[in-house]
Amino acid sequence: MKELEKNYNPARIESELYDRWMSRGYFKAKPNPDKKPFTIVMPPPNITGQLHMGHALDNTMQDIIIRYRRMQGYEALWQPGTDHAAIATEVKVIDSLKKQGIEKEDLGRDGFLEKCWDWRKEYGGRIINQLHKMGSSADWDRERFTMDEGCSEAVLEVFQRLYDKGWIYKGSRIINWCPVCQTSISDAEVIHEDQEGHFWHINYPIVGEEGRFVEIATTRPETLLGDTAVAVNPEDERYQDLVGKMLELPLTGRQIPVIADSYVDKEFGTGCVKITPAHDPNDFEVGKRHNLTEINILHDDATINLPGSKYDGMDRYEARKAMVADLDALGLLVKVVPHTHAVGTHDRCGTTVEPMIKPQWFVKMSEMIKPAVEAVKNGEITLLPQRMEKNFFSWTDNIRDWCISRQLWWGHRIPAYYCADCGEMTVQKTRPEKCPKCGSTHLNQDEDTLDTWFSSALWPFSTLGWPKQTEDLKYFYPTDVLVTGYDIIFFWVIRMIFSGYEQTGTKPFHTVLFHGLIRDSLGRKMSKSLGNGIDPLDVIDKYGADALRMTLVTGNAPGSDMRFYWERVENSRNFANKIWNASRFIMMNLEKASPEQLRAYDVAFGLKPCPANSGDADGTCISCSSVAPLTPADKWILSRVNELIREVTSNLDKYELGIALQKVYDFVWEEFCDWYIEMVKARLWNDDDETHTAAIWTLKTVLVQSLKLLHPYIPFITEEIFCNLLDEGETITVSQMHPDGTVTESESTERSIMISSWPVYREAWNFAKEETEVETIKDAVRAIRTVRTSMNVPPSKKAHVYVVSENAELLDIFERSRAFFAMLGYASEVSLQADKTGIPENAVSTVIAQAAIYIPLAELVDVAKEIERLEKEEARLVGELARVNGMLNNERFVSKAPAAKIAEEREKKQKYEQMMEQVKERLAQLR
RNA sequence: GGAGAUGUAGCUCAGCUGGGAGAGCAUCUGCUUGACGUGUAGAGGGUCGCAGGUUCGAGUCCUGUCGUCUCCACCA
Repeated sequence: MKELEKNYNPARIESELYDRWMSRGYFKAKPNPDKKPFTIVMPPPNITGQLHMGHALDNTMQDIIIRYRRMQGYEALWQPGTDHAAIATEVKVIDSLKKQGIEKEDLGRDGFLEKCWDWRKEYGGRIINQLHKMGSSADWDRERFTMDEGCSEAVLEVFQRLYDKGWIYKGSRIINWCPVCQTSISDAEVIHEDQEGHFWHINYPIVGEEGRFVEIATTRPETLLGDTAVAVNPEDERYQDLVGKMLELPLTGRQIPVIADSYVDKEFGTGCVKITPAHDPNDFEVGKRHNLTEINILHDDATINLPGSKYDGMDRYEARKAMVADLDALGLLVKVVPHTHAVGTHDRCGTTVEPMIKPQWFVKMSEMIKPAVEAVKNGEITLLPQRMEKNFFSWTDNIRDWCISRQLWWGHRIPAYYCADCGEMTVQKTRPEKCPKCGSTHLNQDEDTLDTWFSSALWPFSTLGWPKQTEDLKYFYPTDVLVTGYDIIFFWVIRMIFSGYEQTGTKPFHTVLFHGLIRDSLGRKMSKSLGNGIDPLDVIDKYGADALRMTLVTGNAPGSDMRFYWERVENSRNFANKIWNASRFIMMNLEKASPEQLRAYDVAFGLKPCPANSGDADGTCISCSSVAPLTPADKWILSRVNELIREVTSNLDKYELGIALQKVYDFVWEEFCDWYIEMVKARLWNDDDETHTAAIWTLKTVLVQSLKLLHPYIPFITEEIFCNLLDEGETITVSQMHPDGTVTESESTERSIMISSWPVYREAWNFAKEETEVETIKDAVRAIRTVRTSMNVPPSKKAHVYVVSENAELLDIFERSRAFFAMLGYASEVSLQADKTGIPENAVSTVIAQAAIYIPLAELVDVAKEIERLEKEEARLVGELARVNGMLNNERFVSKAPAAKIAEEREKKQKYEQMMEQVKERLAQLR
């Protein structure tokens, strides 16, 4: 047995322990028919990324769940990997090239991709190493990458399947275009933010009617150049006569018609809408209905594309300015009104996106989404917290086709091939030898790549080997729970669900556990621009990974954001130190009992089978040798820890991670450290005490159970203590639970908490009577402490304590717990008696149910103060009795409330009446 | 414009299916008790946003209302 240092020092042990776990392969999982699988796929962090608080939270939650299941005896797989993050990476690589004066185009496609792979090699592993520091118990040998061979194979397979089914199509549609990133982006990548802008009211002259105009209002005057109509509502009386007439489009010399379309809102603006089919999604629809020409007026970098015009080549905003000035000069600008409106921006770079018509690839969503919607509706997939379902449906109900092509180089290239000779397009996983139509071998692959989320959508099964029917896939799929932030429900979660059903015929996971954002102490998002981010690695350096992990899951309800406070990390660190010192104390006392004696208790209390019965060659049947009985205090704490196991297990099964931890925290600190350890000290210091070994065994047992309950949360410190506690070579009580709930002895002596079991709830450890007894003593101790504190008596001043009660059974309780009652009650001597014989007149007194306690502290007694205190107590009891009587005298309560509740209240009433009697009697004496 | 969340002790938040208001931090007062001052024993502090309703009983369920936040949405 090693002696522990006085304070816990995480830095010293964390990396050492992690290396040990890795080298012993504790995190590895493989198909095992004797066990049930439990699988989590890690949301793949971007290769451009560094560990931030969001990752820390996400991975802590997953690690807690996977460690819990592993300890329960499941074959627990946590499948890790990283994401190629198409745009993010491409932008970063371009930036770094620019610093060297190199443009992407200079390198060519292959040269550029080489740089991307270099980037991946250099930075892709960084975040993985950072996750190791968190203690993440993923099976790192299985680390995958969205662009590795297998995942790419899955992507191509899915693309072809959907294409063959007619669910992937190529079409010229209006899409969101980012002029800075020079690529299309999906609807989900557009953020609508309110911006202060203007409403420009412009007159369009009516052809052939000198001096008559149609007034339109627009927030983007530059799009005027692409107008091909003006629309009014067909019901709008004001403009009936205009429909069909032609207008002169200012600045262009073109003429455009007035059309009627119900899309126009009569009430809004002037009721006349300019229609620019090439640069507005609504106008695009209107244009299709009325067969309007689509005039593209923008280059890809959002400069004006109108050869021959003075605006050609101008930036979109420059052109806006120039055009407004020109319209004003022509007298066609009616007015400019300030107007705030929603502007679409690119979530990566913040650039205002331009709707443009481009040939792009789309996934048809209307059919594919159906099984996903059904699964969430019928509970096959559970979203936690449940309110996330609303979010989910709001998206699925309004789903539009998914634009999946990106004009980027970094990503999975679209497997479409065009014949240079006849123009035929062929879509297939592998490059065709020749054109199926004309036989030409001049084939060019589509330049575009796929949306990053196309590959992440396959992550739960592509990482397990799909499309091959691997053993891993058969065993570990469908996975169990997905843990992620609510911010990517649309990007990722939904797409995984529909892809799972479509490609594998089943759900990718049965539960999604959402968490919120970690904000700074002022409630702001942590961001680089604000500089308010807190680096998890800093926290680990200062306080240890356990403290960080604990902080992240304490007092945090699922799906809601939480603020980060250093004080909370300190509190977590303090808890670690607390359990460290409790262990230190226990280990200091452990050697006072022999391993054989402790083993005998293990057998007697069901932690170990009887060697005789199990045919152990040891020779001695220790189960038959008697052990000294446990005291009420021992049984009390065992009973408490047992109940704790039941509750925590149930909480964890429901993914209530914060609640479960809070319960263990309270138990360890208050019940175990503040009460039980204090209760036991007298016995430990008294070598003649025959319950000595019982105390040591109980201490060790409760500690071990607590460590196991805590291990998923704070793996490092619990492992360190566990290893020190259970000496190498010593056969100690570590059992392993099989999935069917049976407990067997573990074979290995070189074991760690990693492979030891999650503790099992034991009927035999329920000691209701002892629980009540100990609660009684605790009440008495608390009452004594309160009295003494109110009179400023230091603990060093011991006093004779008299417990007076006519209830002999009650006195027996005190008799049974006399030793620790005396110690905790600062008693020099304890007298238990039925009347007040021998108690000095001027003793201080206090009252518990059915008993009065007297403490002669003659020189300290202040009668006035004593009366004051007793009157306060009396007032409290009057209140309590009023409440109880109010209920019990209410006929409707008595007739309708559950019987158990009524009995409970009756019991309380009795207790309060007895206490009241005692208080009154004492007051009468003093007055 | 829709939808959701939230309002509980000075601060940050827990409070599961309705049955006597909790934690951490902060504040005040004791403690050189042989694990821990990163500790320990006590204390003060809340009409659970407001108003109704259901119920024997509401922080918890329903309705309305006020405040704060978030998400979604093509009103030019």
